[in-house]
Amino acid sequence: MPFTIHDLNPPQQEAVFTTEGPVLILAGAGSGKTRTLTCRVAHLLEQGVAPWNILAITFTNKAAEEMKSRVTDTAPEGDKVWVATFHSTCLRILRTAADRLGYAKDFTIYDTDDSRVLMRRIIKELDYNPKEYRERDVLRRISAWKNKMRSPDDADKLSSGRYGEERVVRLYREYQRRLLMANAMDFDDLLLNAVQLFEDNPDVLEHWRSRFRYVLVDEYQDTNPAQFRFVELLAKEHRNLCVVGDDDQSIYRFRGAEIRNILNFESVFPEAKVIRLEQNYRSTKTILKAANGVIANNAGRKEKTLWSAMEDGDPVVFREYGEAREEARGILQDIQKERDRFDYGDCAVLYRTNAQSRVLEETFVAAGLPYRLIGGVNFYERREIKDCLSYLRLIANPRDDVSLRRIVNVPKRGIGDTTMDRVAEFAAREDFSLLESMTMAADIPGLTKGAAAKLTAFTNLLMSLQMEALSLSVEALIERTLRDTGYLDYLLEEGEIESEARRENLQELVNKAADFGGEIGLDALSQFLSETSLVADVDALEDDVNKVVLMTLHSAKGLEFPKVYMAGMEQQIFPGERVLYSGDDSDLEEERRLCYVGITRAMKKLVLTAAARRMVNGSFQTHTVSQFVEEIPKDVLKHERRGLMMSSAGRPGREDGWRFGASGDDDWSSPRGRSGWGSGAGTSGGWSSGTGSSGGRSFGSGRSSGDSRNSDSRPASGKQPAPGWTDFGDSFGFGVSARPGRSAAPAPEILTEFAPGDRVVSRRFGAGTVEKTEKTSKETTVIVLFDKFGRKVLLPEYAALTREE
DNA sequence: GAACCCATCATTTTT
DNA sequence: TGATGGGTTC
Repeated sequence: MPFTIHDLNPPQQEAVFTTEGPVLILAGAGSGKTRTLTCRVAHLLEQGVAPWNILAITFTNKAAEEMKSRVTDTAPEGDKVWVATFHSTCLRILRTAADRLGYAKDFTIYDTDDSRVLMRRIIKELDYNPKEYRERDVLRRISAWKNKMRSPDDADKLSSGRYGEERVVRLYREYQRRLLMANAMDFDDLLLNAVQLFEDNPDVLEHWRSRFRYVLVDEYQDTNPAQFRFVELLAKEHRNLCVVGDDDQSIYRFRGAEIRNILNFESVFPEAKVIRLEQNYRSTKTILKAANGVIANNAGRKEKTLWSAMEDGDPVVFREYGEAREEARGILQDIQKERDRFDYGDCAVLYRTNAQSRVLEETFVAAGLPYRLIGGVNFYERREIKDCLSYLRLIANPRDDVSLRRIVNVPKRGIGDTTMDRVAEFAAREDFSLLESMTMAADIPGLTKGAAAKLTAFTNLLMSLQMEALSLSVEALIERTLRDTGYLDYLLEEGEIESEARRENLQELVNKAADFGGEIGLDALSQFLSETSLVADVDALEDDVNKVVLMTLHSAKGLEFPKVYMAGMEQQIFPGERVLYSGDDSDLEEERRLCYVGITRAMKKLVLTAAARRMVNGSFQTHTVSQFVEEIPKDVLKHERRGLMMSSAGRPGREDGWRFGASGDDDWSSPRGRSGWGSGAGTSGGWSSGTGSSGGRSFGSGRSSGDSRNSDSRPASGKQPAPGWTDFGDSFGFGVSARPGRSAAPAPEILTEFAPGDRVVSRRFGAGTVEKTEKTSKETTVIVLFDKFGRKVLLPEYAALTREE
């Protein structure tokens, strides 16, 4: 036996042996999914299925590589199985028959950046207001349409009649037209066009259908309608379709994934066998209990109960900090403290947004803690790499206008915007590509002789490179290009350090081309370009380095770590602000699934952290504790350092929510941090535990003890007191501590300081609840959700808010 | 045509 | 806070 079936539990075995007909495997987190899939493929091969009859589709290159190597290790001929991402599968199919769709075989793939550039041009040329039609938003709409397989015509027909929709459809149409003209496809097009190819060409479909007699799809919960259609087309007849997924781990709805694909699988394939993998081999019982407690709050799930035979293990820890910097320091110290139990490489710090990594990084750098940051700028997104690839792309596909525009004046050749606008006009009128037009520089109206000469020099340069490309390996071509275009010299003009780094990156690109295997000519070039455009991160996670990993919750999917920190567990951070205010429950549910994914990454120990204040988009915000923390069963949660933040459950109407410091003080630049809540020492003691009631929020009855501790640590910052409010206000920290209630007259006080959850009354809008305060260097705003008037952003100086009676 | 300055604006991400 | 893009100035 090439694999040991005895290592599999009964449902896993069933998943392996049910080779014929549709199968839906609901694989909970850590349930041995990859192993099961690998065995399944190995079993198919053992049954005599030819390797080329098997197609296994994944979402990421990483997953594809992992599966490929495991299949190769497990089964003879495993290396001949087609294991690839959706996109590269489609690409390979399209390359064989792109001409049927009006494309040349050497079409270019536009990444998101290229798409943005193209869209910006279109918006400009159609003379739409770029403020109103931002390319990002437009492209998002277009992508959503494409994910649902809606052509511009469909979009037009189904148009909601919403303001501006017509124009977005127009942009969509123009965008597609230009892509076709440039012989380019964007990422969505790869799928869409593959589906189209199948639907319009029965012979092509038949060919691939009979080739892929067994189809597997991993991470099925992340498929969008186009992907589903693609798979359906391939499998409709033989019905040997096995999909694996977990609806609870669907976190990509925002980019078109449809959980419905997994929830409705059985209605599309009624005879489908459903297999549940519910035993978790990864996490302690305690961690699973926390995860299950959170996810239980979502409605409409495929019911399944993840269980673990592991020990109970440590409780889940939750720690609050006053400020994000302290949170980072706290995590750092905790890592160091438990170093004997969890080495650096055992730890991961997960957060909701990339921006949160900054504070962590700074803290870790200062302390010399080894860490690795995942995410951020992709190798292929770096400027010099994109520049170089643009030259290559233009060589392979002279119609690629976006690439041409990018490098036509890099390095400087005196071909500026004005000149190119003339060229573009001419090109549009005569229906030529930009490069074609440039070869006819003399015929382009409005160009000076000098400008025309520069264009000709450029086209000559390109033509000579094209000639050379025929007889050079990709590696050699890159070197020649960088030299002949003057790009290397151009880099030298920049700063030394910058230039050095960029040259190293380019060298890296050359190395990659060398790995690609010295083949000569345009086909090799075109293949190299395809591959590079479908590969995301070169710095794939190496296991052998002993460093703490920093990454977003999203990128943690599919990974596991002995010890996991989830930082920024704050309302409005996670769940994020937009989600909280979108009014759509399913948004919150997706966020909750993300939380579930995060929790289930942890094997032995899970630590959640939050900060009362943090800098968000350049201004300080105050936050309450994430509701997800409240959703974790209390008996598995150890709440350390409590008392800094208001519980998100302690919403208005409840008397138990207040802890001081729900908002910050107004002088963040002062070197505080050791005083007050900063060290934790002053605050961890003295507070009643958990949901108790001391510390009281009863207004007018005096400040809580926490107030004085906070406010006296720091002088006033000179902010203007609110009208009629000269005595107080300023000497208090702002926030809960600043409710200057006690000694004031019984007349309604005009508030200057607010904390999330405060109930307030405005003369104009009536009663409402404070959502948050936001502070920039210039002003403080308070965001209030009024009961009758909805959300308003107010300036406290003018709003004259009073406390609700 | 290119160097600056100011205003604006911010999830999540793979391909 | 920071990146980015457009507009202004030389």
